[in-house]
Amino acid sequence: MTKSTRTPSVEITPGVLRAGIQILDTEGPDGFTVRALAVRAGVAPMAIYNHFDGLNGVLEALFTQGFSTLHEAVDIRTDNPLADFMSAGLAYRSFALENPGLYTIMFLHRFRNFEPSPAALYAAAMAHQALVAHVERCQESGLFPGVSPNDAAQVIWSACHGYVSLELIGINFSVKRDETYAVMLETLRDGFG
Amino acid sequence: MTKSTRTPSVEITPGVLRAGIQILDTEGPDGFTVRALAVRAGVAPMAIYNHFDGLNGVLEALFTQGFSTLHEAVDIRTDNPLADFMSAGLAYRSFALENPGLYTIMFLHRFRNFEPSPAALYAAAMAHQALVAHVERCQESGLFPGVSPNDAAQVIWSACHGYVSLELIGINFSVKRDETYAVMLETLRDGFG
DNA sequence: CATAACTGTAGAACAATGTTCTATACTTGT
DNA sequence: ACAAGTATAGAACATTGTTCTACAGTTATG
Repeated sequence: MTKSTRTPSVEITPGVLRAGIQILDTEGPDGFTVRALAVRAGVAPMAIYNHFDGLNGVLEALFTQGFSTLHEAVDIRTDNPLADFMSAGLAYRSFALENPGLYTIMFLHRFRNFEPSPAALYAAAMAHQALVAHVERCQESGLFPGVSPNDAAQVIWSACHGYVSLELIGINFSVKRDETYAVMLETLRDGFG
Repeated sequence: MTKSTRTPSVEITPGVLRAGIQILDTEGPDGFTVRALAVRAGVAPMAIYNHFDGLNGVLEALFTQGFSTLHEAVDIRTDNPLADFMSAGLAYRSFALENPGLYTIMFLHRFRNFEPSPAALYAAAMAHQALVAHVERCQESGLFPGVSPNDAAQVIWSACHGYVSLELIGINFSVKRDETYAVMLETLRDGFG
């Protein structure tokens, strides 16, 4: 009686995605290869082509998953719009620091021959809309007058993304990083009036 | 009489660097290969190893050159500190959009096996110091009270980098990009008080 | 001018990569 | 029990970074 070495179909897709995240978290983009994915997921290299559209298919799936998770992370709603706005800013950074692998695919590395599909970019746009909604709710409470919600959301996203990306790639000259990030969010809040 | 096919030593280094920038500007990181560099610079592939420390050596040189150029671009000094601060913000974006190849190496792509050396990171720190100086000069004029110049510089850099990097990788939902960028700089200026 | 030291070039070679193909063997549904 | 579907192993190919070697053009020195 020999133990089967064959992975059931339904376990392959999630297993490969989990392996991809692990590899990116621990080894970075360099380790993200077909053979490494197969080894870590315990499947044959061919599985990457049978269950995804090659390496790009895996990247596409993780790209979309990343923006969905980010969307959920910043979609905070209590009865205090301004507090929610600040919480979303903090949640953005937490997502990035806790999911460096996904963040790498989403923003920090252009993989060979990979271009996110329109469907994947739609997931990114939805995450952006969550920020727009925060600004709109603040404006309904009389805050942030005179700025377009879309522009304000882009400004916030830019600042948050810029901060965490500089942090992740090792070009951040702040000593107390949590405090400097808080200063940034407060500066934006005050700057929007 | 056959025309010489040999490139004089002194022309090789600058030629390879120029070729590298051209490749990154037109084809992106995927096209940045030893053989492509050699073809475009009109030298032998071996030149990349004789004149640089392989592909990483070329990246290192371009990384450092990028931060030096960025440093010069934001190092603006008139008799109006606040205007200089705003000009530096605009100059940052101009640098990025005009030098997408260099910007890619500096911030947008983790090349295989490439880690910038301490000397290269020093060039990055010097560029950061130029921003710190802007904030300090504003504070000498009574502006931006109550914020650490280092923190303020990190906040500004984060916002500017975040904005242009989202722009360069195609995840920017602003319609009038120049105007939104201006709104961001004004928001930071006002937010710092 | 002649000769030696240096240096750029061409081309082969190697391991690792993404990708495709084929034959085999396991699983599942009827 | 049997047929259809699917996961696997392994070979194969082009391209990549890198190293090595033999050769030829350039430059410095006598």
